[in-house]
Parts: sequence; structure tokens; C-alpha cells
Amino acid sequence: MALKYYGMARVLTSAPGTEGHGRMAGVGVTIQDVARAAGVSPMTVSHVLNDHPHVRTETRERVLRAIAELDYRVNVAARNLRTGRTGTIGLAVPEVDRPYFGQLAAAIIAAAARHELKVAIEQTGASREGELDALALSRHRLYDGLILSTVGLGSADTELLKVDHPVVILGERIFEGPVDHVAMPNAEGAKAATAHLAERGCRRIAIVAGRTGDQVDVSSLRLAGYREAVDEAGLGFDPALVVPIDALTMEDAAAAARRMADSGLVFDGVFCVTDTVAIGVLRGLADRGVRVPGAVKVIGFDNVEEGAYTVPSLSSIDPDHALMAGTAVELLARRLAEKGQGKRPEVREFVSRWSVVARESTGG
Amino acid sequence: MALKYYGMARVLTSAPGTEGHGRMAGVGVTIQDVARAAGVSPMTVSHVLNDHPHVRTETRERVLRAIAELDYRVNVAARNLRTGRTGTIGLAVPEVDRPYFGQLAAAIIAAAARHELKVAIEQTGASREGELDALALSRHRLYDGLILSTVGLGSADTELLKVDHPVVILGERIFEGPVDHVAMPNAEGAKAATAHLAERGCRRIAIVAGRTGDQVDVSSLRLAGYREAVDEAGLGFDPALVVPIDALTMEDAAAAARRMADSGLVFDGVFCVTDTVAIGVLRGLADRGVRVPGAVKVIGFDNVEEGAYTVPSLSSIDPDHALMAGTAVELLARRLAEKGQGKRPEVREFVSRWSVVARESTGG
DNA sequence: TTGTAGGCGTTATCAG
DNA sequence: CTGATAACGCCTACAA
Repeated sequence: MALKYYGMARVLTSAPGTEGHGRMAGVGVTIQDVARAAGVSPMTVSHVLNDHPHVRTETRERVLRAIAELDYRVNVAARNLRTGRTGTIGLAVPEVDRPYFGQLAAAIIAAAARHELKVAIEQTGASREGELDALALSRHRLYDGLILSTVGLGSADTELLKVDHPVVILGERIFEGPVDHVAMPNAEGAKAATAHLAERGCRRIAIVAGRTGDQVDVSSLRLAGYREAVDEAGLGFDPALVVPIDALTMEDAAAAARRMADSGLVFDGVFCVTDTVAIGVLRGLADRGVRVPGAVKVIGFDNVEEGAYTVPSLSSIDPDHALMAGTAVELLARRLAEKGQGKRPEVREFVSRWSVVARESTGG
Repeated sequence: MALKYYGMARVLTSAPGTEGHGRMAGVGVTIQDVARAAGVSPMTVSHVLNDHPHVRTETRERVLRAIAELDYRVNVAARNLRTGRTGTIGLAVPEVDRPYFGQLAAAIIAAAARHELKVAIEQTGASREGELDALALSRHRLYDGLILSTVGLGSADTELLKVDHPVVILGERIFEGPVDHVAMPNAEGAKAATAHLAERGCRRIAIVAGRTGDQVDVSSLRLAGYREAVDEAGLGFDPALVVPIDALTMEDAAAAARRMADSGLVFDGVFCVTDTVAIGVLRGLADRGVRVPGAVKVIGFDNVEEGAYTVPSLSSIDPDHALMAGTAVELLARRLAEKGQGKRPEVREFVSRWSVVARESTGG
């Protein structure tokens, strides 16, 4: 279907300019050099660098001047070694190129900045090993702590989470885990989404979800909410309306929707376990000429930004990302502060709030 | 338009389990401890760690056993300090939550992994200061090198790029810059996109672009390509068809499209400077009941994954992200290898290839 | 094949 | 208010 013409790649190289790359400022300048230039001891420079209070203003200014002149930069590695901290937290997500995780990462970065923490993003590839790798990395003292957006780890892996640095699990809930976690209102949100479809008149509501294994993955948790809502609405649960897909991607979702339409399955509503899935479903239904919301109503979960711009625009459950991100960072920062104070307080769990965002896809 | 109901957030805390968080393995274990346990010198352990060849297999095994038993982890900070390298490159992008940059980041991470490099993602907020910050950070020796996706820096800032670590500029082209860069085929791609619209019968082709300032920003470069195509197709350039938006976001783009429809502007094709913009435009046109591709044809630039799933699906220019990402990392890795060898070879420039991806939005 | 000495650049501690 | 001393944990260079 997609037609392509090609243009050529090209590589150009140019000779080094005569302006020359002379001496680069700031290379290898140490705190010692600054101290010498300012006529003080290295310690004093360090004090200035770290905003210690007991430095005469005049001395401080002399030091700052020397720093500027020499274009001095602290060597972070040395500081990290000495202090045992890096000022960086890790964020492990399945894939940065999925809208939801991209938006989550942005929110976490913003929240971390408020705590003067930097964020390094790891990709776990949505696999158990990837997640374990991320855990290992922070054990290498690369990060002061880790925010882990799990999908691969299950309740069975709780032992592995007993590491010596703070970890906050984000997204799913690992029951009885030994670490803090920030969870989505998975069941409640899914229930609300499904109920919303029922209110809008749907009687045969399908759910498109990932294959459910462990009971703590998104799909299982949201499927549970779906079932509750279906029961409460008195619609009766029909297994044929549960449509499994291999990966929660637009591609798989679109294919599933086409199959649903082709198979003659009767349905007038679809709860998609994720907005990404919903976008795929919208596309799949369009491929078969199924009108949304006329013939079928669709709702997703995550309230991804793109959802406001699809045609029709996508109804969704908003789990308040900013709140989740902020809380995750907050919990981690608190643990970091507790470090060394020997405190070993209770495990904290935060379940975010949710809201139904009704847009065109449910006849909003 | 968007209706909301709310659910409540809740915080649960549980007492610390009696299973206890006893002694955590691996805390503060150093190479010395391992050496002692294995009955060798610390150096031997280091040799094993770094896969040096001259270690007897039996010794190596003894060491590995000790490492496993003590759950030893190298202290990365110490290693970095000693070696002067971090094994991490920085990637500075405007925002991770824009589809294009998320997908770019994923590609870079994959490419870097092939060179055994880790990637730390910085957000510059699409501002000049943000980009300068990223440059400064790597000067702090936090990263071995930096891939910088510029939008804020202009030709005037080339001086600032003369830093002591490798930098590769990605995306736009900074003319005569002293650093390597990987550029998009901006003008050529834009020209091809516009020509594609003309071939499909469009006579009044509009362009939605950011306000053009410096001549090296995406919008200016792509606008230039647009003009060329319009000229070559003999359509005549009409300034009224150049629609400026403040930010290259879906929101601004949708608003612009609505204004275009409302104002009575006559147009039958739209070249959007970016896929994100195009998605917004599709939405804006839908808001006004303008049929795509019936009444107006639309094409974007970037070939973002989402484009295949919009309704109608979005035609675009594919600049081959994987190739660009791979090349950027390749160039950086080469510079890293050259480091210390005193080589100061010519500046390299790579312009990616492009292809037209024709989908429904241009009547594909 | 293994081990010894020394220092990478910084800051905690404590003394002046 | 300022500074001397001593690590932090590892690896390069060389010696045994």
C-alpha cells in the first residue's frame, strides 16, 4: 500500500578549518589549579563549590573569578566516588518510543528536576531480563535509586527487589513486594471505562487486551475491572468478547480489530486496555468501514496526548500521570534522604486517582 | 468537550514485614574483599573483571566464585575516575514526549548498545539554554560524548561547540560548524513531499510551518524545499499559503487548520513541516468537516509510526531514522576511539536519504 | 602469570 | 573562617 521513492544519502567531509582547534579551555583543570590561581586551599574552593556558608564573601568572589577564568568544571566521577552518590536516578521503561512511556518519562524528568535529580532512561524491552538488568545497573552505584516501570517482573520476583538502594515500582502492583510502589487505578479505571460504554448504550462490550498470564500485569488487572462492570451492568460475561493480542501495539491492535469485524462477532463497544491499543483499534475498524462511535464505541486507558487528535478523538481513562510521576519521585527522594539515618519505615503504596475523559469515540 | 468523572487517589502503608531486610548482600563490597576471599591480589581480580588474557583459568574461576559469593559489583564511579571515561553518551533532545524524538531516542539507544555505550537522555526544552546546558554537562565529564538534536542553536553559536569532547549534531545543519553532523535531507525531502502533492493533482498547496527565523531551523529549510517544488511545478508562490504556527505541536497545528478552513483560504493540499503537525492538521480539518484526501490532501515529514494508524493514514517523508541514528552513533564512537591518538581529522557531514511514503491522506 | 606502588579529583573530618 | 590530611575504589605501569 505504501508507495516509496528514494533519494540518496550522501557523506561530505571538509578539511579541518584553519581557525584551528587550539587549546581547549577547561580541559584537565582541577580544583587544585583553581586553588592555586585564587591563592587559597583546595578545600576552600570545594566549600565555595558546594555553597558552604562559612566562606568570606571576598574569598568566595576570588575563587569564583578563578573558576571562571580557568573555565573549571567539577569532575563528577571524582565527586561521586567521594560522596557515594551520583545525583542521578534511573528510570526503566519498556520502550521510550511508545507514547505513554515517552510522556511518563517527560513527567518524571520534570518531577526529578524539582529534587535536583537527573534522570537516566533505561529501556527494558518489556522483558523480565531487561528489568533485572536495570536493577543490576543501579546496584553498580550508577544511580542513587531506580524507578522501575514493570511489566515483566511478577510476584515471584519480589525477592530480587531486595537491593541496597531505593526502588520504586511504577505502573503495576507487585503484591506484598518489599518496595514502595505507585500504582495505577487499574481495576477501578477499567471498570469506569466499561461502565461508561454501558451508560452510552453499549450492550455487547468487547475488551482488547494482552494475553493474561501473571495476575499482576496490566491486562489482567484491567480485565478484572471490565468483568466487574459488565456484571454490575447486568450484561453477562461472554468470553468471545475478550480479544487477546500478543503485544500492546497499534499494529497488533489494528489486526485484531479487523479480525473482529471480519469474524462476524457482534459488538457495539470496545474497551481497549491501552490508548495505543485503542488507536490501533480505531484504525482497524476504519479499515473495515465500521463507524465509530455510530456502530461501535471505543474507549482506551492512559489518556495519552495523541488521543485528543485522533479522528474520532479518543475517550480514555486519565490516571493523572503528573501525579503518579511526582509521587514516584517523591517516594524515591524520601528514601534517599532517609539513607544512612538507619530508618527503615513501612513500605508505601500509592494508587493514583482516575477520571473518565469522554470524547468523540464514545459519542462524547 | 471532554467530560470527566473522578476517582480518588489513596495511599496505603504497611508495616515492615517481619521477614526483615537483614543484611543486604553486595553493599560496600570492594575489589579488596573479593581478593581476600579468593586468596589473590586486588589486581588479579581487576584483570578478571576486565577480561585480561593472562590469568590462569583456575585463578579466574576462584575469583569469579568469590565475586558471586560476595555479590560484588564494580563501583562505576571509581572506575570512571581512574579511566577518565564513563561509557555513557548523552543524547539531548527537545522533548522525549514528542513521537519523533521518542522514536529517535529508541533508535539511538539501540545503535549505542552495539558499541557498548549507554545513553543518558537530556531534555533541552527546545531552547538555546537547554542545549547549552547539555553541552556543559558533558563537559563535566559526565558523558564521553554528546549527540545533540539542535533546534535552538544557530550558526552564531558554532564557537560554543568547540568543546573538549566529541559532539555530533543531529537534525539540522549548522553551516560551517566545527563538529560532525548528521542532517536530514530537509530541502530535498520537503521538495519531494510538495511535488508529490502536485502530482496528485493539487494546485493550491499550503505549508504549515514554524515561524522561520535563523535559516537553519527545520521550518526554514523545509520551506525552501517547498518553494522549489512549487516553482518547478509552475504553481506560483503565494505567501498566503504559508501558514505559520508558534510551536510544532498538534495543538497549534489543529488550531491553524481550523483557521485556514474558517478564513476561506483556498487550498487543496497541505505540506506539514512535521508529522506531529500533520496529525494536528488532520484533526483540525476534521473539526471543520473538510474531507481528506477528497477535498484536501495532506502530507507530513518524519514518517512517525503513528502516521500509519491515523484516519486517514498519513503520507510522509521517511528520512530513515535508523540510518541517521546509526550514523550519529558511529561518528561519535569513531571520535571516541580517536581520542588520545592525537588525530584531528576533517569534520564529517552525513545527509540521510529519504523516501516518499504515500498513504491515504494523499489519496494513496 | 601475578603482585606492588601510586594516584585519578574530590570531599569529610577535624584542627588551626 | 580556612586548611592539612586522608580516604573513596579502581586501574595503569611496571616489577617480580
